[in-house]
Amino acid sequence: MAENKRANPESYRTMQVVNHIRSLLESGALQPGEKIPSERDFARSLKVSRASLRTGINYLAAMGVLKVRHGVGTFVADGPAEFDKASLSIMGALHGFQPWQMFEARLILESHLAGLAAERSRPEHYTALSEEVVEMFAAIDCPSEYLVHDVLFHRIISQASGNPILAALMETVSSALYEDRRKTVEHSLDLRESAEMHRAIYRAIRAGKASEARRLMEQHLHLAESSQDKERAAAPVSEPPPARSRKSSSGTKSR
Amino acid sequence: MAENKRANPESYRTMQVVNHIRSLLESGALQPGEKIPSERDFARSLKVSRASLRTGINYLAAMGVLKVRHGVGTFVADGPAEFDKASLSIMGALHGFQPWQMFEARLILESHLAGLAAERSRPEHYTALSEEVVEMFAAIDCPSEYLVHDVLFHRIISQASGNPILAALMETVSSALYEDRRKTVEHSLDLRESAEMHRAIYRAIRAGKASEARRLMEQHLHLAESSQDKERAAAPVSEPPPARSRKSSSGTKSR
DNA sequence: CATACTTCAGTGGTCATACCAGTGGCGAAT
DNA sequence: ATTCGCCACTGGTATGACCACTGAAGTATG
Repeated sequence: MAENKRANPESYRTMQVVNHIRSLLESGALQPGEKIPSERDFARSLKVSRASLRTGINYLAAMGVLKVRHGVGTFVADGPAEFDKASLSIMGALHGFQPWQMFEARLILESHLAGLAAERSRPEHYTALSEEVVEMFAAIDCPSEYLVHDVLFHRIISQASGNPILAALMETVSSALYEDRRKTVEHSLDLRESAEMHRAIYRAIRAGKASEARRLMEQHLHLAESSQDKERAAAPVSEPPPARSRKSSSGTKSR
Repeated sequence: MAENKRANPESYRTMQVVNHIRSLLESGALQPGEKIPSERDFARSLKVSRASLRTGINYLAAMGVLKVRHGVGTFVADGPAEFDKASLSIMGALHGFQPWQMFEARLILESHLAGLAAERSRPEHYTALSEEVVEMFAAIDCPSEYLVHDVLFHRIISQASGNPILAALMETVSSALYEDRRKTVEHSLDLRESAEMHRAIYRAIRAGKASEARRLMEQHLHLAESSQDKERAAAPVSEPPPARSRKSSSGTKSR
């Protein structure tokens, strides 16, 4: 039983703080967006030092449950569920995640997300989705702007899927992938074709064709992967060989 | 650019610590399982206070990159990639994740994991897998022990899938689900049937039949979900109202 | 000699306090 | 009425002392 002892379940004090806040969350005493007491007050009321209180808060902040704003206060996260974006990235540095593995994960998550969206999305989602498609076509000559709407499009699908857990997982993988993408030059791949695919996906979702939406999304991502691979091959900005001094070839940031 | 500022990207000092350790990881200067300098020394060498150093360490520990052992030292995680198990659980308390959403996420992840395992698993995995199946049949009268091997079986599949990212995500969802399960009575559902299904999945994987493995896994999980739902309905041992039906749990558990 | 117990150095955990650093509002100067 | 700046409040960092846990060296005991 409880073979716990895992990573860092927090020592007494920290755990005490985490559990307290957690119970406040579960009992509804603390609502999303709400501000928690100031560290000094809270620490006094919990009978722990401010340092320990902070350890607990940081722990919860690290996993996106709390949001700390210097000079203002600490608040309960309010937006959609979201894990720490950096986690997968840092973890990748440790375990040597390969790009194809991230793509594979994303492919699975996102295709199902699209399928679910086709079954559950509501009018409000259709509107938002179509709007992003329009914006994509409009920004077809501006890669950076196009990317914004691209990301938004996928994010809306996540919401429309009705499963915040899958959406959060996808977001985690996706952002890690995005970070990796920024290292390569702003891809100027065929945006028109990409936009067309997004439109097709949108239509499938709107028509409630789950399997088709899933298939199209898979197709779309496979294409995105191959084109990014191509760029990676053309501009080997990776860091596989030796860990030579940081030759930040940060030049061309375009725009 | 970088409209970041989000959650808790760490303030200067903490970020400094995190980035430093991260670079050590990426450059390979720090290997998994290795011990990092003591807080006092490390803090001095980084020119930051021990408090700040600790904030950074805790941050990394919170996401499973570091493992802190009181009285011993802090080490780089060495096992398979693994996110903080508690995160999804606590997040569920905040965003009100529903059990069916967790099942849905698990279903998608695990079925694909099985499919991938069928394509990539190697002999060593076959052995481990079959062994767990045997153990399951042996523990068919002991739910608690059965569960151990059940979990192990699924975990081996995750490894065999060859995608540590998906495995880690699955583990996160799964453990949250497991925690939820512990609240209900040890399910005494039809273990024999369950064991049979595991064997079938094992065979499909060994035979390299990806789609079949995926299908069987889906079937298995659907069944697991429905039976757990049944228990949940039969024994509302949740914690909202008076948890009655409790066999001689004499007295109030006030504390 | 072998074993069990004690001691102790080292590491992370907690605490208290003082001070640094953003925020935002209240109030005085214009 | 508008603007500017002070200031109280909130989180962030720095110290330094002390507590709690571990593991191994050292000592007493059979």
